[in-house]
Amino acid sequence: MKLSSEERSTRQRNAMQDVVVAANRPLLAHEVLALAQLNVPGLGIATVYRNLKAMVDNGTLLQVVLPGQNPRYEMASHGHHHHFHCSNCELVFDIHACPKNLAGITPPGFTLEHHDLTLYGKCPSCNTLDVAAAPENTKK
Amino acid sequence: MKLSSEERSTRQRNAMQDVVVAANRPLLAHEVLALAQLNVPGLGIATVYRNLKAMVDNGTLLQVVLPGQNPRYEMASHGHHHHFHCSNCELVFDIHACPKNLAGITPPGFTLEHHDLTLYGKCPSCNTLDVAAAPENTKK
DNA sequence: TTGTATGCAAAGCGTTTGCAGTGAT
DNA sequence: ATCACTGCAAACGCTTTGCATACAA
Repeated sequence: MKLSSEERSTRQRNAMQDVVVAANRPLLAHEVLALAQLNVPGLGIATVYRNLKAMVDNGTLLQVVLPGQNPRYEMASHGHHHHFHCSNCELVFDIHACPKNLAGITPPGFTLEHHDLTLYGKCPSCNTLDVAAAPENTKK
Repeated sequence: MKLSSEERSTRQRNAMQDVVVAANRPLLAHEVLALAQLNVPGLGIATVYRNLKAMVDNGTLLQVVLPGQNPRYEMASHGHHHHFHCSNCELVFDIHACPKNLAGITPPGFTLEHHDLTLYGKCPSCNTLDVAAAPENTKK
């Protein structure tokens, strides 16, 4: 295990950082690749994975994992928050709120350190489309 | 997409079901394989995956996914619950409690359908070992 | 007898790694 | 001039799929 030697500033690394900062949602590895390639055409997928891992290790990025899906990455500086996964369009949204009573549901003997919460449902856009697409069933 | 034709009762399927029912924690695919092979030696991994998927599809099993780990499977009949992941021994425990104010943290325009919550920390065993392993630091 | 279920092996997919060349310091 | 970083391609681990056979109905 290496004790964090110096890290160099490269075009690929900067492009990746820019992409993740610009996104307001967690990105998949191949999304980071595609977006960063707009600035660095020759960028390879291996470099993306290596840098994503490095950025997670040094605390720059957080890995966001949803069941049955590939990991996504977002800025750790977004602070503690949770995610809303739209069951229709599959997009993932940040939720800057947090349930307060988690210590209360932690069983005796367990020590709570942190937690993940993911909400599932329809996002505003898909709720609207839903209504528009099924006019005679509007009342559900 | 097939509309659930009849499903046959086979030795392999029954063995898998028994294993998952007997376990009091979510099992990895290879754990299901190993345990079910005790009763059905010739059981193949492909059959395990096919049946796990079928059982998830027909609602018998739930897939439990933790970040950076392979999916686990458990009986859906355990009812709605959450998981506690010990950061020391890596075991996953069921928590039969649930935060109540989730609708409250759902942003306007979003429709909440369901949710996943995972708590992380130390389980009772690891808390105890922790203390035992560091006697001069018992007061934390 | 019919068609689902199975086992094997091969294919798929996302991710990681070895290696020689590139480039930041 | 170093040595970390990069791109390519091969390797990897987990999961899925094609196919011929086995077996529940």
